[in-house]
Amino acid sequence: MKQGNRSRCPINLSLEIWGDKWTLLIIRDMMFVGKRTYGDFLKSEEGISTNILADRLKMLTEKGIIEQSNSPQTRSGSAYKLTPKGIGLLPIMAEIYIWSDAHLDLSDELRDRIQDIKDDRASFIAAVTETLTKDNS
Amino acid sequence: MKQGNRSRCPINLSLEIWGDKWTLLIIRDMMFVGKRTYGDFLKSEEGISTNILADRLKMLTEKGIIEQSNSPQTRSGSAYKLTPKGIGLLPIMAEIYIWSDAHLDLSDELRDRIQDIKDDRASFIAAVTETLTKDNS
DNA sequence: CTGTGTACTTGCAAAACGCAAGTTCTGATA
DNA sequence: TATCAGAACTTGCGTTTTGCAAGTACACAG
Repeated sequence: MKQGNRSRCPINLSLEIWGDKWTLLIIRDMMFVGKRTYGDFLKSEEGISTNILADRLKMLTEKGIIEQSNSPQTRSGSAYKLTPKGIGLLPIMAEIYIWSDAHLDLSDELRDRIQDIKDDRASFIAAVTETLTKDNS
Repeated sequence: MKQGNRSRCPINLSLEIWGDKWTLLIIRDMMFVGKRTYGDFLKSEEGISTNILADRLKMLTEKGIIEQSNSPQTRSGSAYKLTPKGIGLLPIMAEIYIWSDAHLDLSDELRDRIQDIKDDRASFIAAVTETLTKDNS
């Protein structure tokens, strides 16, 4: 009753969750920019529109990638946080950075920061994971 | 004159290339299933439609991810292959497999195969890279 | 010179997206 | 306690992208 999948391939199943132009940007903002609220995401550089954002937040919640953090009886100031499943996307993100560094035209400043990831990917992942895990408000 | 990007963020720039539901499936087929021709891709389990496939092959060629392999004066049997930029996506693919293994509901058979990747990711990447690099027809 | 296979193109309906404008709470202020 | 601003969505609607079916173009086999 819950099988709307095009196939059971892991790549496909993953793409059915975050294979679009916006979802990973929301996750990026949560991971690296510390954004947590609807309004935060709306202010992102790429300019996501309101209905798409609401749709993705709902979908990501249903898929268990994010959750509402502070048991929101109130709607105002409701904040989201990544679940372990969401935090688990960090290695993928790191590899995207590394690939971009090698094959896309990035600024020197960005290259410097990605160099740190390349130098010690494991501790980069550990460090970010910790900051994401500890603030469980 | 060539700046249609929503931002210069590496994640965003990457998503503008392969951030959709089909592109990474084509790349998956080239990497792991040995598919090379239009007809091959069309037969994939997920059932990509002809116009989308043609569009993506063209886009991936323009972006330098794939190229026509055997200098096709002829159109019949024209085959595609991954460029180094395309092969470079392998670590991302590997991480997607690993994330799927941890957080999605996969078959035991798939888990076994992903275990090999987890056990020695570097040599998995090296092995696949070699098979992709050597057949330069 | 006629079929057959491969590689696309085209047309059209359906879904997703992008933008602007509402709506609904909630907490602060008068 | 009435009002008002802010945050978090929802709704409508025109545009773009997808999905599906059908058609076209070109090489090669016989």
